[in-house]
Parts: sequence; structure tokens; C-alpha cells
Amino acid sequence: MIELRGSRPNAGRLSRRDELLSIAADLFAEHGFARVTVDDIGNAAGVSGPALYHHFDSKESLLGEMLVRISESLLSKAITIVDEVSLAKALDPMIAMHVDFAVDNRSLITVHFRDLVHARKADQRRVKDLQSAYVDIWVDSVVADHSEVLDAREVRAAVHAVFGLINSTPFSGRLRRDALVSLLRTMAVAAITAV
Amino acid sequence: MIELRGSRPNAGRLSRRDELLSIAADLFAEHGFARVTVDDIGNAAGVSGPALYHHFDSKESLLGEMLVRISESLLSKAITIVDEVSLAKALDPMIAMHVDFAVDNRSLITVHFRDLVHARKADQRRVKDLQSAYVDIWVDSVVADHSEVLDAREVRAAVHAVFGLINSTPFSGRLRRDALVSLLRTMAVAAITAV
DNA sequence: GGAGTAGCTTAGTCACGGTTAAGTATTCTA
DNA sequence: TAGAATACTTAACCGTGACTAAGCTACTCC
Repeated sequence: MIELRGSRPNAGRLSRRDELLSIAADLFAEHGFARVTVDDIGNAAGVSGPALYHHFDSKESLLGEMLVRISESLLSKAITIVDEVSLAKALDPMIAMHVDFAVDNRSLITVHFRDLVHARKADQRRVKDLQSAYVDIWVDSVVADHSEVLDAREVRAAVHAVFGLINSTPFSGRLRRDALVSLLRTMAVAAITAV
Repeated sequence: MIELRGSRPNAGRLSRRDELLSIAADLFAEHGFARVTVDDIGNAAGVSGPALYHHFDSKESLLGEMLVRISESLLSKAITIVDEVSLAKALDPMIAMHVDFAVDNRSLITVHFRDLVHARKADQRRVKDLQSAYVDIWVDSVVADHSEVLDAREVRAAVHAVFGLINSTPFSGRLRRDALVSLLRTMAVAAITAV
């Protein structure tokens, strides 16, 4: 049994940890967290099962880290945008940003709102808080862009609807990337503008 | 230990089977299929665990039936609409129908596209076929309503995006029912019209 | 060149939960 | 009123899969 361990000082540029996270994301997206075993993840990474525990406390904490990262990433991007342009002008670039993310990270999108229930309570809490902050920025941006008074709860529901629209990428089939991006942007703008 | 079995000849009007299906749907929606035990379902129904096996072959087949029912129900409603009005005029009523469904069945919506992976392969196949037929009707309706030639794959992606928009009801918070219905209809129409 | 450490291995252990077995009470039917 | 059918009960089984233990190898850094 010839092993080529060590012949790969860091094959890609991702740390082992990130590599596992990425591999696990694809597996979770395809089969669901509960249906993927620790051995599955190991095998897909070219190592065997329990090796995972040298990088993560548990299967659940791996999931937790994955989900928290996504939420943090989206939130930080939204904050950056709002820092660069005024709140009232932030909506379009945020739509563009979110569409890019959804198109380029279909697996993460799927896992994110399918397997959150499988994460630890504390991680769920953290993810929900981050999401909530993210939604707040969108809501504030929509409100800031309108002169008339809007019902905040209605805007919130509308923002969630737009997320639903954009996050449909896992079902979008094999459309050319730029065609999909342009389609989703157009639809998202039209939908939120109709409120 | 006093049992009131039999003092309830058919408490509601649902058969035991339907009652279990409904209870399980709520539990699955809240915790996810994999996190709900057979005992949980039994307890919530006032019976104990294995009683379930007098009504279903397995936990998985219960899920399968639940998912297939949803898909069948949506498809049959779409077919009814198309039978009543012309294909080109079917879109608005279909949006209204789908919105009503999504608003009134949040649990089912959640389970439907979160726990499909946990169903038997055969049930997954059936659900996907039904969904596909449902999407086809929408796509045909959109195409029929336009005089210019549309890219079918693009329309398909757009329809999925509208589903994502409408199916956001599990995240919509506590908005008045009619306000939510009207919001989602407006946004859906605007989104699909923008294509 | 030896020690630390990162990263892995295989061989278990152990709890959880779906499922089966076997038996009981109630209602329905001939 | 037998006895079939329905709907349940509790107790037990047992496969699966997360996780632990203990030990090996090969780099890196003084």
C-alpha cells in the first residue's frame, strides 16, 4: 500500500482545514449533513475518517464553522458597501454582491438554509444574529431610499423574499454565468422596487 | 395512569394517518427530519413511538408520502387553472394559488425543500418528476404570454427564482396574512415581468 | 541530530434511535 | 356473543456512525 503523503507539502493553497471545509460543503449540499458520515468526508479528502478530529472538535462544529463563515462573509461585505456609498445607494451594489455570492457558492447556499438545524444551538444563535444584522442593513437601505414611510415589518418580509429569489441558484440549472447573474439582478431589482 | 383512548372516536375530522402526517410536518419543519425521533412524533400525537408503524411502513415512508402529497397538490392545482383559463392567462392565478399555498403551509414549504434528501430514492424521484411537471406548466405559461422568443432555460431559472421568492414565507415573520399575500403577489408579478 | 509537532493510521467503544415482537383493550360485525 | 379488526402498549434488538485511544511517520527548527 503506497502512500503519497508528504509528497504534497500543500498541494493547493488552502490549508487542510479550509480544504476539509470546502469538501464537506459539497458533500453536505449533495446529501445533507445527516446523511454524510465522518468517513465520507475523510475519504473525499483522501484521508480516513477520524483524521477530521485533528482539525475540528466534532462534525457539528465543522458545520457550525462553515455556516458562521458564510454569514460573517455576507455581513462584512454588506458593511463594506454601506461604508463606501450612502445607505440610500447601497441596495443595487448589495444585490449585485449577493447575486455573485449565490451564483458562485451554490453548495454553501444549500447547506446554509437546509442544515442550520443540525448545528449546535450556540452556532445557530450566532448565525441567526449575523443574518439578522445583515437583513437590517438591507431594510435600512430600502427605507433610506424611499421618501414615504414604509412598514418595517413589510420591508423585512420583502427583503427575505428577495433573498429567496436570489438564493434559488441551486435550482437554476446550467445557464451561462453572466446570463444568470444578469437575470437575477434584474428580477431582484424589479421585485424590491415593486414594494 | 388513566388513558382516554376510545373516548375520542375521531376527535377532529382528520384520519389518524392525516393527523400524524400533519403533526410530523410541524416537527420536521421545526427540528428537521433527522432530529425528530419516532418517539417525538408519537408523543406529540398522544401515543407512543412505535404506534406509528400501524400507519406507515417507516419513518422515511411517512416523509415520502408527505412530500409527494405536496407536489401532487400543487401540480393538480396548476392543471386545474390551466384547464380553466388559457395558458397565456394562467400565470397570475398560478402566482395567487402558489402564494396562498406558501402562506398557509409554511411547515410544508420548509420540509419540502429541506428534507427531500432524507426521503427514499424512489420518493425523491417521484417528487422531482412532479416538481418538474409543475415548473413546465409555469414555463409554458410565461412563454405563451410573450410574443417574442424566449430562452427556455432562462425562463426556467426565472420561474425557480419566483418560487424562491414566494417560498420565503417561513422567514416572513408575523405580518398580517392579507398584507403578506398582497406583498408576495406584487413582487412575484414584478419579478417575472422583468424577464 | 534529536525533539517537537502536525497529521495521519487502525481498532475499538458506545449511545442513539429505528424497527420488530408479542401481547392487550376497544369497537365493529355477523 | 364469538371473533375479527383496529389501534395501541412495553420490552428488546441491533445496525450505524460519531468519537476515542494509542501509536506511527515525516517534516521543521533549534
